[in-house]
Amino acid sequence: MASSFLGTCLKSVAFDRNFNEKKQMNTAGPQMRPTTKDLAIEAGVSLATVDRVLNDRPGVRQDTIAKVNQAIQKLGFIRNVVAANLARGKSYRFLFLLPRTGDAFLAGLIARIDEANQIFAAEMVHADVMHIHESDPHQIAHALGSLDLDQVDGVAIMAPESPQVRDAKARLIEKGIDTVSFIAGQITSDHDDFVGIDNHAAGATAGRLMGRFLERSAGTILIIAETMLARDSLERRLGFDEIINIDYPHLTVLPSLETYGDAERTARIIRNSFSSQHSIAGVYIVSSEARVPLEVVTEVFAKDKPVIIAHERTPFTEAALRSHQVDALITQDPGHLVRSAIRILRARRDRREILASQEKIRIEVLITENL
Amino acid sequence: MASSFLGTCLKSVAFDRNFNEKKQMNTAGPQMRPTTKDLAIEAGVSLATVDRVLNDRPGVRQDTIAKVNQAIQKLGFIRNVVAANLARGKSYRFLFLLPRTGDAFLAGLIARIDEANQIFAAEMVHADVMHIHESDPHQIAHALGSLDLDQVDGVAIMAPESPQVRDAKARLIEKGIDTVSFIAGQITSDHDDFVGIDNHAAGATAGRLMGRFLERSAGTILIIAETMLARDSLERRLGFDEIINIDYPHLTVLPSLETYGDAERTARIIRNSFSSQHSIAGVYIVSSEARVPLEVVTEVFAKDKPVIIAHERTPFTEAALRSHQVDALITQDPGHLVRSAIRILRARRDRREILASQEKIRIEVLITENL
DNA sequence: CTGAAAGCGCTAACAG
DNA sequence: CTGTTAGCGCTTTCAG
Repeated sequence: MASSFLGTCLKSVAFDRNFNEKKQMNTAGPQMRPTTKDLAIEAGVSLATVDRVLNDRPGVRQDTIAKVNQAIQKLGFIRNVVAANLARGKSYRFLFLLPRTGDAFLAGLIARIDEANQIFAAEMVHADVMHIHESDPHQIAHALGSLDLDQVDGVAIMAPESPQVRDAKARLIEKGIDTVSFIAGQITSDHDDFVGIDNHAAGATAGRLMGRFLERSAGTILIIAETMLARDSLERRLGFDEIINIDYPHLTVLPSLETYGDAERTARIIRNSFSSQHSIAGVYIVSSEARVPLEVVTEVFAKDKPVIIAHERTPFTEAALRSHQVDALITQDPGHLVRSAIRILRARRDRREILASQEKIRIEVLITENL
Repeated sequence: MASSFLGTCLKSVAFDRNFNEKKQMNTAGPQMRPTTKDLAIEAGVSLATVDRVLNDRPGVRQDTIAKVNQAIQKLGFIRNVVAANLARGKSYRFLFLLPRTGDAFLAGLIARIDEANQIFAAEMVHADVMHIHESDPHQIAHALGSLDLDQVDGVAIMAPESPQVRDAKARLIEKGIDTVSFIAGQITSDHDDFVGIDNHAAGATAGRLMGRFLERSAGTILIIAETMLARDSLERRLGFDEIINIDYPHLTVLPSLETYGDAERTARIIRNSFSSQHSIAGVYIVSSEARVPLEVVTEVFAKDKPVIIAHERTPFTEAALRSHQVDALITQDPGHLVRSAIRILRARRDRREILASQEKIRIEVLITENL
């Protein structure tokens, strides 16, 4: 497939090009793609009809449709999406619904959204951010409910699952506003995609690294999460446990410590664990905000540091990795997340298929050397 | 920055929009970007002049230029690149110059190029592949020399460094054909970018993982490369050695075994090493083609398998990882490589800046769990 | 040095 | 059901 204009061109001398065999239409020239005009001529219909068939709009006879499709086939017509969008004057207004926290990971996400706005500006795409209280499903549902098709074309929603949000999404889709579940949450219908990593696999990845880094040292592993109510944390823990329990029986995973995002509480519960547990060999920080837990852990375990694995790359975790306070980071690329959400939303709007391989978000493993 | 059309809109009721304060031009409407027409009116000149200024074409008086620039400033004009390209009828013809081997990594690369052609077709980008003998600098230089601006707009070159290629690149740039160094090779000028990973860091990453996986087991490490003449392999080895020598003194890195891509030779030299070396604890396969070395290694070390680290994801290495024959894979995403090269080439052609953060190729660590 | 007008490939009224 | 026509935002002759 990848060998048209040069594949042959180079074998014959570089300078001769005898393309214009079919100089009938399209002013010929090398690799000129056929246009709607060519289709119209070939099919013996008008531009308008071609357009109708192309966008399967109603009001065309079956056999006319067939004629046009044949022409498409025959000429190998490829639509010029860009010209179409120009003519439509179409622009894409997307909205990211994100939790309202001071989270460094979230800050990074927002920075990437700004960046994406730069990149996609040329393609008439604009993305906005709206903050929500992630713990208040009613508020989220209300925010979603207030959206209207003449404001937004699509929404990327980062919120935990809840019946309210689920319903609100369904209503958005009815209104014609596309949705994707962003990083958190679940797919609610086949009009809804998930952009993010498989958290079970992410936990398993952390588990495997922990196991391998502690190949010969028996002991217990501390699990620190903001809350275990979040589905993501739960799945990560499940994945983690699975690996440790099966392949590293000399290690014992302790019950999860929940910080509730409270610094003092975090310090207290970790200290407690430290004094009651004799041999903590590893610490797995499940949540995306690793800073406070990390600070407490490195303070408490001044000597005989356990293996520490955390999630997400932030200025803080990055520094911790560089200084070897953290042993590994499991991350997902925020830039990729944002662009992927935008591309998916745009493809939906255009009723196009997406290229799955480009949208798959990788579970990345970061160590000091590949930062 | 990320809070324009909704940030305020939502605080006042969702449905009211009192945008049309300036209903003079542009038929107003929400978030309508000013066009060249608006600029022309504002600056009191014609469209043609606006265009001349926008593309800094010659033949415009200084003060006229100033007037237009003021208008741009005042209206916050953003160029519609897409419309410009449509009017220009511009398309982008790129060429990937790749080695001629049966390499699985390379096959993947080519598949990604085909994929990229799908993605970028809408944006009038087409990429082709041309194969070269990577060991013959003259042939490469000749191939490059035969290219002409009316065939190609840019070339991504995957070839080892050599004076010939270096010169050929310089001549391409003189002709107006852009180049990027792809995966291998070096940047030859500031008209040339490198798309690929830092191989020293990649080697260091392999080294760190090897060290951590062998924390308590002393022994030697086998290094297998296709050839040590390739700069990439050399750099990887250097990075690898650095980590092992400094942080894991109980491990000894053996001299590199060179396979020259020959299966029989590979089998022979690995067997030799195996019988002369008593305690091989790890194997690091440096080159991108891991298949044959892997097969031989897994056969030779039937029992007491060493830790094995290899490069690149191919159907074969992926299967080896799943079956735990390989312990970790250091990879770079071929899809990302290809798209990045294309984006860079296109940005050059458009005289645009690229967004560095999107083009940075990650050194990925793959284990069974995050495949 | 500057402007008028035609057109890129496609869409969208509005007539038939 | 189908065709005509006037654009979308920008570029590009060709005259002035």
